[in-house]
Amino acid sequence: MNCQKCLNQNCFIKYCSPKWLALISERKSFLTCSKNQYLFYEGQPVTGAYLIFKGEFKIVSTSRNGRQHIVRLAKQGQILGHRGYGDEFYPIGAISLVNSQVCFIDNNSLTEMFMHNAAVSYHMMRFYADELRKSELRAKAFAQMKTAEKIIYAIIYTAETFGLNEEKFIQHPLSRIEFAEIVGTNAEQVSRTLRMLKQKGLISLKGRKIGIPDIEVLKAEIKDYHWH
Amino acid sequence: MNCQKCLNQNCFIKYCSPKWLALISERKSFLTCSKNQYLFYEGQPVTGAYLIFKGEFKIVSTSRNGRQHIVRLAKQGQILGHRGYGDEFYPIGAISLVNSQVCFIDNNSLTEMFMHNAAVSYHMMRFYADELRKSELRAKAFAQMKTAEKIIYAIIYTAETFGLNEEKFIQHPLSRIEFAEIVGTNAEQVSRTLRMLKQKGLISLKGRKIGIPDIEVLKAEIKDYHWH
DNA sequence: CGTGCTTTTGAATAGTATCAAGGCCGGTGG
DNA sequence: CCACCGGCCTTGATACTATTCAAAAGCACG
Repeated sequence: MNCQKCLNQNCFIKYCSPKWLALISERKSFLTCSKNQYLFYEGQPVTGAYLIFKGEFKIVSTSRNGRQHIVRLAKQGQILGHRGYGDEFYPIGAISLVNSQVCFIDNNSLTEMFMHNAAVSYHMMRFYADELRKSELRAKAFAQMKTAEKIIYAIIYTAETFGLNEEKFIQHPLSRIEFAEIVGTNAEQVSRTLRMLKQKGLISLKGRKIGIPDIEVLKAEIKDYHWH
Repeated sequence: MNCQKCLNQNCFIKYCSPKWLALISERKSFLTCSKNQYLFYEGQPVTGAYLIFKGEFKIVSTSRNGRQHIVRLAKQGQILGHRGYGDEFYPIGAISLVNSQVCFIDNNSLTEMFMHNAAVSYHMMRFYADELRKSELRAKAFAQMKTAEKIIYAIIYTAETFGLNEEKFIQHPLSRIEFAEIVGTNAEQVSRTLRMLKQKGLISLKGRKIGIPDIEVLKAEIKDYHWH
C-alpha cells in the first residue's frame, strides 16, 4: 500500500511534494479495524491522524452522565483524529461500523510535513474551515429545530454520507439508538417520528432499514433552516 | 496603523515573514463600524477577512423563517469572515455590539500570503482545528442539554468572552432576546430561567445586567456535559 | 412625559422524555 | 428443528418541559 499509487482521491497527502509523498508513504502505518471496534478512545493521548482507506466510522463523544453523542459519520477517504491535532488528548473517539482499513501518520511526521508543504497546510486549513462552517450550520439547525425535524436531518445526513442502494434504502442502516445519539433524544422518539414520516409517505421501513423514495421531498420538510 | 507596530497580540499576521508583514500592512484597509451596524452580510460575496482591532461583534445566521441565531461572539484580536474563506458567499453576517475598528485584508492578498508563509497557514489551520473542536463540543452540549442548561451555558460563554466588571457584572450585557438567539429559545424562557437562577443564588440581576458572584458554581450546574 | 421597546408574569397549549409492557428477530444451545 | 434468551423496536400512558399568546410593568430616549 504506497501513497504514490493510492487511488484514494480525497486523501490530503496527494498535495505533498513528491519527495514528501515518498517519505510519508514510508513512515505511515496501515491498520485494520473490525466492526464495532474503537480505533482510538476519547481522552487517549494524541499520537497522530488516521485516514480511512476503506470502511465506515462513527465519531463519538461521551458526557459525564454516560450519554453518548455521535459527532459525525465518516467513510472512505476521510480523515479521523484531526480534531485532536495540536492537543494533548483526543476530544472524541472513533468506532468502526464495518470492517475497515486505515492509514496512520504520527504527529511528528505530520507537523514536519505541514511546515515544509505550504500547499498541504493550506489545503488542510480550507478543509477545517469547511468542517467548521458545516458544524456551525448544524449547531444552528439543532438550536432551532424540534426533535422530529432533527431526526429528519439525521436521516438525510446518514443517507448522504453512506448513500442509498439500488432499492433506495440507506446503506448500512444505523440503529434507532444511534439515530437518537446523533440527535440528542431517545429511541422511542426516533421510532415515533419514523412512523409519522412513513404515514406521510416520506420514507418506507423494512425492519430497521429506511427507504427514501425522494430525498428532495424529505429535505423540503426542513427547508426553513439553512442547514447546508 | 501599521502591522509592524500593532499591539494586537492575537493577530495571525505576526506569523508572517517581515517582508510579507510589510506588504500586508500596506495592502490592508482600516474600517470603523458604529454600534449595531453590519460589518458584512450573510449571502454577500466573500471579499476577504476582517480582524477586530478594537470592539465587539456578534456573528449571526438567519433561517428562512426569519429566526436569527447567534453563532458566536467576538472581541478585540479575533478574526471575522474566515468562515467564508474558500467560498463564494459569506455563510454568516457580523454585527457590531459597540463602536468598533477593524482591519480588512482582501482575498488575493490572503491567498498569496498563505501560499508563501507555511507558518501562517499552519497557525491558521490550528486555529480552525481549535474552533472546530469548540463548535462540536457546543453542538454536543446543545443536543443533550435542556433549555435552562443551555441558558446557563450562554451566560458563562458571554461572561468569558466579554469579561466581568469590578462588581462582577457581565460587561456589555446582551438583551434577553440575544441570549435566546444563542440558545434557540425565546425571551420569556430566558427571563424565567434567570429568575430561577437568581432564586438559587447563582446570579444577581440589576436591570438587564447579570452579575455572577462565582462562575465556578455556575459551571458546576452543567458539569455533566463536557462542554470545554 | 409620552412612545415604543424590552422584560416579566401567568395561563393555555403543544411537544418531549420517561416509564412500562409487549412484540419482533436473530442467535444459541438443547 | 425448536424453544429460549436478550437485544432492539414499537406503542401507549403519564409526567414533565417548553412554546405560544396575552397582558401588564418597566425602561430608555427623544
